[in-house]
Amino acid sequence: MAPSPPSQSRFPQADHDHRRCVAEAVAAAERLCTQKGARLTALRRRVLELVWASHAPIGAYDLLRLLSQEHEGAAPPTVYRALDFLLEHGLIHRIESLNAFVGCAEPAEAHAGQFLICDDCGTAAELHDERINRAIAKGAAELGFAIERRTVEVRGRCPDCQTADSQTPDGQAAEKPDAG
Amino acid sequence: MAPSPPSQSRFPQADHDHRRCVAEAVAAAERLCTQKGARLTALRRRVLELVWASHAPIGAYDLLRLLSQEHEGAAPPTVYRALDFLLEHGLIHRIESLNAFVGCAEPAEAHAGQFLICDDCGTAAELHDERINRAIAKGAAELGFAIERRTVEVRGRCPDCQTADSQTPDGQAAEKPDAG
DNA sequence: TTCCTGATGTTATAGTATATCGTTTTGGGC
DNA sequence: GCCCAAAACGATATACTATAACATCAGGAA
Repeated sequence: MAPSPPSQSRFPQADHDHRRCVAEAVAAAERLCTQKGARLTALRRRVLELVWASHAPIGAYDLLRLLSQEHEGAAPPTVYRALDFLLEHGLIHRIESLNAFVGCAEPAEAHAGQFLICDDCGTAAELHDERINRAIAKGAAELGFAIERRTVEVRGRCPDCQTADSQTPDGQAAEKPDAG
Repeated sequence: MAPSPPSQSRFPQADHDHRRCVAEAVAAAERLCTQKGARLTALRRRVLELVWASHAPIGAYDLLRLLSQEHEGAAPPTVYRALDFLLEHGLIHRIESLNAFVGCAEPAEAHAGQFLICDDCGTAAELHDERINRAIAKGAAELGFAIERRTVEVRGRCPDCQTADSQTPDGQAAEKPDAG
């Protein structure tokens, strides 16, 4: 697709149309679930929207707080069940090092997520880098290890936050303009 | 193997001398702390021993239960403080996907841990594979991301457990003889 | 209708981690 | 040895993350 994909395969530009970005992610999820006969209920769709509401991974209890504002009686199982469904169908990823969840940029393809996570602004960029997978595969093969799942989470600073920092002589982390 | 190193750079053999393995890890920790002027107190040393008592990552509260048997009044902060010290000095690693801790095979070198974790027997093998680091570095560089820390945790089955499985036609996970 | 299944509601509890503050220990300078 | 400051530890409380267990509801198939 020519008009930039609704993707986290790179760090999102501060000025991107995030409403559209979320809408496209949800639409893609709808299509996938229809294809697979999976039931993307109103609750599950809403949780997916909330996860996508930012490009930073969000915790289950933060989601619960948001959900509670519009959904009386929401409890931990409410959100964890929805998250389980979304994980199972590859619509979101779990970031182990943050106990948090983030929308999957390319749910159509089965894949292990690889993430670059900015410690300043919290934004996560999802990679699908075959070089990393191959390197891991080689290392595992040399020990005779049979791979089932990979977790690759790289912490550091995204380009915008590096720029912001270099522009503030005191080295303060300048808040990145709304990444969502 | 010849005089095998006190290392987890591969999966430990079931018949290795684990008492010696732990003793060497603790001795190495003593040397390092002396060098750096860090205080490896009795409590911290004991927690390190308990972490090393198995080659499988162990949770903080499991450590607490063990510690409580010999250390009256041990509480969560007791073990978390010791773990923080050990992490800070590179004597152990945290496995994010398990909320658990494992002894570091080569504490002398600063490094990010890369782990192969067997879902059957729980044993973790630590790698230091520069191919993986390079692949990650390339992927990050292409997005202009500045790396601070890497988390690489690969789940699957270790060689022993693959063998054990192929020997039990019902596919049951045959218990691997004490990996500790 | 009746039954079955999957989704959700509801309450309780398990598991992981940290905040806070008081006390003790340690190491260094005098 | 004495004193001090910093580090370590004790003790209590609490926050944060996740799941167990069972009740209820909605929708489709026989």
